[in-house]
Amino acid sequence: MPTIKDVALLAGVTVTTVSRVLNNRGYISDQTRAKVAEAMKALDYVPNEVARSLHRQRSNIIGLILPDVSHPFFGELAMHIEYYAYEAGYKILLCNSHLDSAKERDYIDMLKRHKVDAIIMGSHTLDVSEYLNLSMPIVTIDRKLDENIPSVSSDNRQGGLLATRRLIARGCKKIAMITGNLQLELLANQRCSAFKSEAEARGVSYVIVQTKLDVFDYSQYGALVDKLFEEHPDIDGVFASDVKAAHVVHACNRLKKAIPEDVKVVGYDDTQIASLLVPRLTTVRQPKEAMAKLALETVVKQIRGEPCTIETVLPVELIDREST
Amino acid sequence: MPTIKDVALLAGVTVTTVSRVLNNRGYISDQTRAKVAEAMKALDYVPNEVARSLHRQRSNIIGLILPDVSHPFFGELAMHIEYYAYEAGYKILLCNSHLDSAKERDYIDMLKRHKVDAIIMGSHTLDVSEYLNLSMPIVTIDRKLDENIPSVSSDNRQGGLLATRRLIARGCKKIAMITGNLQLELLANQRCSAFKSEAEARGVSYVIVQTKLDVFDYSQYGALVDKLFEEHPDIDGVFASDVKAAHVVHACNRLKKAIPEDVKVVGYDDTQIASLLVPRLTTVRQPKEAMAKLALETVVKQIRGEPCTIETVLPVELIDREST
DNA sequence: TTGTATGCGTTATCAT
DNA sequence: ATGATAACGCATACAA
Repeated sequence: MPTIKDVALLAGVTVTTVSRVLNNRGYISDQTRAKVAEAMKALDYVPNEVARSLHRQRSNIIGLILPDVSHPFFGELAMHIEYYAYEAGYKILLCNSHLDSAKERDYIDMLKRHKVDAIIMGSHTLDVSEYLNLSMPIVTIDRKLDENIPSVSSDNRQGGLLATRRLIARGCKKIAMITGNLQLELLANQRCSAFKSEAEARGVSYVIVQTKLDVFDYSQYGALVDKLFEEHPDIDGVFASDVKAAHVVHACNRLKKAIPEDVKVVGYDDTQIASLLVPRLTTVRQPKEAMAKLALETVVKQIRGEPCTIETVLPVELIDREST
Repeated sequence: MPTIKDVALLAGVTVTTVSRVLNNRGYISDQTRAKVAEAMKALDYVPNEVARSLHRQRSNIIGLILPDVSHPFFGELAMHIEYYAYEAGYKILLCNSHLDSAKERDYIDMLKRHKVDAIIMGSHTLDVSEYLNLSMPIVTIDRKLDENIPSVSSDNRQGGLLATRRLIARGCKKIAMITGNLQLELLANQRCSAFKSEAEARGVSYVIVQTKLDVFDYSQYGALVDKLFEEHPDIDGVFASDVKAAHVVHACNRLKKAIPEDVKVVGYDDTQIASLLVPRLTTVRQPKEAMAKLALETVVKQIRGEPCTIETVLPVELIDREST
């Protein structure tokens, strides 16, 4: 691979001059510029970003830690984050934590060694102190770890409220919510408390079931839903995030419960799957693209030393479809 | 951030010694080793991988170019690739080409500048020559660009055959296939030719429709399927990859066609969505995890200068569910 | 307008 | 068993 030296040699100038035309800095005669450009082309020269990173003390790489890109919500989020990163001149180093704390710690360590310019966290399984010691630009998505760590999320409370109200408005008498494990202390827990308080306020009986901790697989969902309907056959409304809601739809089909006649279902996220199910899922839309954009802006501002919003909460919207 | 120098200073040794204990190379007394370890801990030292990369001339980073991680198939693939990369000590730089050739070229260029050790290509929109000039370990997934570029794929021909036979075996008289654009020259095209030749061999009438070129969005699918059924209301069997098949299921629902009674549907990929649809989708399973593992092995062997298989074709399996 | 010299953090070669 | 020094490829302060 040709280096800046080879280019300099061929163009009959020094590396300094080559570097100048490369970065378009300082004065250079058009003639030299042309000579250098020619040499670069002739050698098929590409600047070495590793060397640049070492010198500049920044890599233009952002680490993205997620539970799992193959989950529809995180996949869509990752896609948008990568898009805006690319626009801003950053690259994305992808890490799937699978909610495994050892792996997450390992990844954070790896990202530090690689001198990434910032970390976007869509997963957290460690103690808050470990994130505070990072001394690196960071933003969390859908979780608030600490007053000093910027976060971006959708309005989970409002989302929970919208969903619950919709179920009740449609005449549900006994509603259930299936939620991720509440110990994970996600902002998503606010959906749950909104669900609970709204149900109580309206005098509607309710059930809340949590998925297992430390696990991020879909195999458990089916059994979970079956068990729910077995123990509470009179449930006529369910609120759960899209993938889980899909399992509910599926279980209802197995149990010969018609949707929305017998059971009404409201999802959360508005992932692709919500509009592909039959019936299509009424769901609370998280503004994934906007969240991605803002998460990126938040870390980029930090990288540049500019002040950034410490907490960004985006509005959600109830998308009306056929499952209610 | 403390460097190896700071550690050396604190431990009262030279950087050479620190480097030695860091890499566990050469002779070092237990005493010095302990002193150095202590200093590293005290300073919370982390080695700078950028500097290491520059020296070693390798980054331990692999570039992954995909059309879009938010597509279920590529999302699952990415998840597995990242998993095996992590196991082998590599990190993944994520690139979504969105089937945009300018962007893809840009990404390849970027990956070269960043000195990634290899590229895994799940997308290709450029001329073969551009990939040949890469002079870098590479593997393609689901496409065969050239005799000299290693590829990993599932047995698309066999998959197409299995799907078509299943439709015919279930009594379909007029079958349709919805395929990605054939101009993209994917190995997936083999599904299509298998479909065609099998239908012809069995004397079953058939229709083939392609999605648009240059586009990788799902919005077109709905209209495409509607048009298909409008022009051919007598179609009683459809073969298409999972996401498209989901749109077929959805359209059938709108058109009051029962599945599998009126129309039978066979998918391809066996993504998560296949088992979440109602009815669950009969589909041809691509061994995504094995493909990921082998793709990674293929580039790692190249990185190590070992010989690697130039073409890997993995068997597929028809997963029997309720849509046929 | 262009060149010289130094440093970014690490490893490797050669001494001692 | 440990140290001095050059080199990886690039960018910048300072000279000329």
